[in-house]
Amino acid sequence: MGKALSKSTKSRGEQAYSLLRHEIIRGAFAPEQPLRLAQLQERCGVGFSPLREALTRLAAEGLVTSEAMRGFRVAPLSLDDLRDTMETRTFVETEALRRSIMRGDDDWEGRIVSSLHALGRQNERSHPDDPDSLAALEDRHRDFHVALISASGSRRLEQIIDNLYLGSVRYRMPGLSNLSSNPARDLMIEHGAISDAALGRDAPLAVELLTAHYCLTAELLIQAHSDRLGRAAKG
Amino acid sequence: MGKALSKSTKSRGEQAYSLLRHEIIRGAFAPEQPLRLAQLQERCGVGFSPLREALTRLAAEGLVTSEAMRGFRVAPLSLDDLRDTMETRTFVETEALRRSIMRGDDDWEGRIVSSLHALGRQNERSHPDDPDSLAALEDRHRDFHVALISASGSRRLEQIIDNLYLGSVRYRMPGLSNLSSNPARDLMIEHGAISDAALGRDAPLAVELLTAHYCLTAELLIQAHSDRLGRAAKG
DNA sequence: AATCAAAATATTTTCGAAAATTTTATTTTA
DNA sequence: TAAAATAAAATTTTCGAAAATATTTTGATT
Repeated sequence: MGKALSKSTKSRGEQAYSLLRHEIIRGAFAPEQPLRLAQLQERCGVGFSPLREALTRLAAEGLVTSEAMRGFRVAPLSLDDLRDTMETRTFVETEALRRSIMRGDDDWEGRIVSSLHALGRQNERSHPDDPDSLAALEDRHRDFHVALISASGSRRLEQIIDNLYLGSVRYRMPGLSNLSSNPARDLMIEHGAISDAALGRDAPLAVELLTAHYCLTAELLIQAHSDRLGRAAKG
Repeated sequence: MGKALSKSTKSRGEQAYSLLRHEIIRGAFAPEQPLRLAQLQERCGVGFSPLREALTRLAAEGLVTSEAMRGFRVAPLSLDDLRDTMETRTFVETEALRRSIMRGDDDWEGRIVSSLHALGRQNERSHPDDPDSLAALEDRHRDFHVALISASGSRRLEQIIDNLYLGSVRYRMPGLSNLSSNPARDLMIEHGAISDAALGRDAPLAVELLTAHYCLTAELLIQAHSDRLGRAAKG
């Protein structure tokens, strides 16, 4: 059974897509920076066609922009977009949370408990100086929020939430204010409280806590981002 | 000034994208039908690369599905998806309508009045036997609903609404029950009432009317689609 | 006949050269 | 010198042949 390993063979196009997606999220490219095919070809080790496919897909997802005959660029970041994205996220996720609390079964509760546990463990393990551990923490954080709304019963809401998360994640990656390192904030307590309210089927409380959680995150991100803009303008 | 015409030069890839998008929406292909590159190449008159880009983009938008090494298919239709899409649409659009009623200025009112007028005119002109006129009516209908929520101030909500519309439009195109030909329904009256409530800044009423409008549409579409499924199972 | 392996066919996917277009550099003109 | 015109370079976009992978057909074996 030699070749059994290569079961889930990612095509070259998908490899390029995953790689570029990661790099953009990690802030390896500056916003609005042109993405030249020749450079990316070298970086990704694939030809033009799969590269363009990957970029087309990223453009449809909002991570890059494209202009006919002028190629692709990294999508811009802006305070307006940040605010809009976080507001919309709150609006949609609270609805999905309400529905999940109505409809969630034992499996849903299990997903919440286990993802919260995994988040806690990674939180102990993570160190502000280790980018890999912070990326892992970000993933566990994401998993928890996905689990919370995973019983909404609406594929559409899930897709929308997925895309809004993608729209927001870039704003905290660029080594910006490490959100978890804010002294006035204990993220594990916030998450624990949301989890308790959800498992206790207290929808109004859960929604209120989740809203507060996102509002606080939004404020910190907005603060960090305008600081950044201020520095860029001066320095 | 000879070559001034070719200002907005659509690349071949975009041409293919527009064409396929239209054809899929019009129901020219059956749901889940495989989209073979060779056939499409002939139909669209473009090579592999731009075709694959177009299909990749359509996949990201949800109009087609793609499986690695097995190509692309027309996205499936289902009762569940129809219900989910219409519910989510109502949820998101009513919020965008509320915000527009709060923030709308004279331009917003102008867009509503003029798009409602254009919708009425096209409605007089349209005939159930003329597919082109029905397509035009569908476009005016869409324009009106876009105008209604065009002052929400949220780019994200607009994008979501755009995509949800795309997800729903296929369900009424396939010569299915012509929605406007339902005797118990006067669409122009429904639209007029929504417009009046919005312009009168009566948010609760406008939201209620818009919700009723979409619920009725959803019921008729669900009815038509399950009839269709029933016929397909028997015949 | 049913099952499996192997060859043959069909299809997707990738590559890199060629064509089309934009951008930059250079020259010309007023 | 500034603006316009032209040439050169850089870049995107497209094409079609070649490679990789899936599917069907054929033939051998039990």
